[in-house]
Amino acid sequence: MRTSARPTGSAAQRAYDFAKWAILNAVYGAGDVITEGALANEIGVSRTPVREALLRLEVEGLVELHPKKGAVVTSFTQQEVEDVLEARVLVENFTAARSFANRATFLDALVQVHEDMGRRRREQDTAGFTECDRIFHELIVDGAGNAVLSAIYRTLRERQTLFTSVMVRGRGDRMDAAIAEHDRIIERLQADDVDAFAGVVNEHLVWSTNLARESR
Amino acid sequence: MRTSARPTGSAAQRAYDFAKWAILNAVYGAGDVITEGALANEIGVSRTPVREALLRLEVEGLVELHPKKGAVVTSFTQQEVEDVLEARVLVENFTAARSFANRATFLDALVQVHEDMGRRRREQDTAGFTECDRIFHELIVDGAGNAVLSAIYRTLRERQTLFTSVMVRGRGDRMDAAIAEHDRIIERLQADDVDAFAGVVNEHLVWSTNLARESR
DNA sequence: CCCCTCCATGATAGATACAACAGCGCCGAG
DNA sequence: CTCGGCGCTGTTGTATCTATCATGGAGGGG
Repeated sequence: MRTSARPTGSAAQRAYDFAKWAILNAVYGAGDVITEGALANEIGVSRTPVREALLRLEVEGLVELHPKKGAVVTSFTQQEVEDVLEARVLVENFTAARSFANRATFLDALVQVHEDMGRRRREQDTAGFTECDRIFHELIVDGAGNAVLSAIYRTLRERQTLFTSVMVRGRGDRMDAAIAEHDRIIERLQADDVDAFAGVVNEHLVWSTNLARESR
Repeated sequence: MRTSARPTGSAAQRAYDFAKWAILNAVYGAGDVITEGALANEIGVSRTPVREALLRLEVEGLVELHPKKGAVVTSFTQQEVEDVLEARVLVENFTAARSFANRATFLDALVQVHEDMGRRRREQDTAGFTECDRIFHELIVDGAGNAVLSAIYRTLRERQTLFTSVMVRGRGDRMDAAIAEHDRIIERLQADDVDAFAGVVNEHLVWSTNLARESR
């Protein structure tokens, strides 16, 4: 009768959400093969929606589909890592410069997230801290008002989390540094100098990508 | 024995290729609904590979999947058009500046495509002309050596063809102008001035996007 | 002892069957 | 004439079944 645990949303959506969560949280590591049947059993649906989920994830670059063999979680070469980071910096620098003009629309939210981020750091809530960092950057990117670039940015950032498993866990110094840089960003945003703002954003990105390289 | 008409490639690939071709060549216009059954009959496969094809096309932004209703060919608002163009210019300007250093690896091919493009223009082969233009730009973008940005560029350009149905057909003047600009690009590429090269590329992109805006 | 072939196994690719749902028109009541 | 409910139809969403193919190991021949 299935009285309980009837999940919400379509089976395909559940399959997609679960698979993506599992990959981004390193339940499946790079190089692991995911079989449709296994995922289907895990989630409790047939293989069809699982196929759909894996297909989406392939287009997003999170898995590679090998015909007749299976889906393997993407593993990155050094070159591919550099490509993703370069693309991310390109998009974020550009959108940041654009969003400066619209800063009134998101500055309040930015400050709020920033405060939340400090709280998480004090509470040693690494996952929450990382989440706040993601939102912080997305707010700026979205501020540019270009939905296409926003979507591209999100997939790039997701791919980045694939090869930087842990950036700040147990590294209070890194968290403090990130907060300090975000401080400067907000500061420049409240001032009236777009170039200075773009400068600190770019500095933060350089710092952040160097961290990502070290955290492979 | 199936002596004839055994198509090459997987059914899913055929479905994808056909649907994409049909959309990009305006067989299905913006706003048209594509039903899985119809496409399946058209291609001669079952609905399963068709679903897969439509899913990919959705992620690429060529169709929108409405649950229980069908797939409709994406129609763009003015804002979305601007977003796509802006993103394309961003990626292409950046990759062009990068590929200047590697120009030895693709300059021969570029010249060859350029000559072919002139031939097509003389022969009034509009489709071939457009194809050459696409390859010309892709050569420069790929020259940067960033596979991620190359892939992004391709999807952006495909989306652009969706809202610029016809840019040069019957417009010999536009073809001549494009060729002249490509001439300048090759010229600057053979010289040793990256800034001048980046300059003419950007000018060409401005001209090209203005054309795209006019050709909606 | 090594390598090559064949086959058992398990996976995906594709087809088909079925269920659920949205849209639309018909029909009747007011 | 208008409005609201009801069922019909067509479409997608999901499950399941079959065929095909990749893979790895066993076994025989060189």
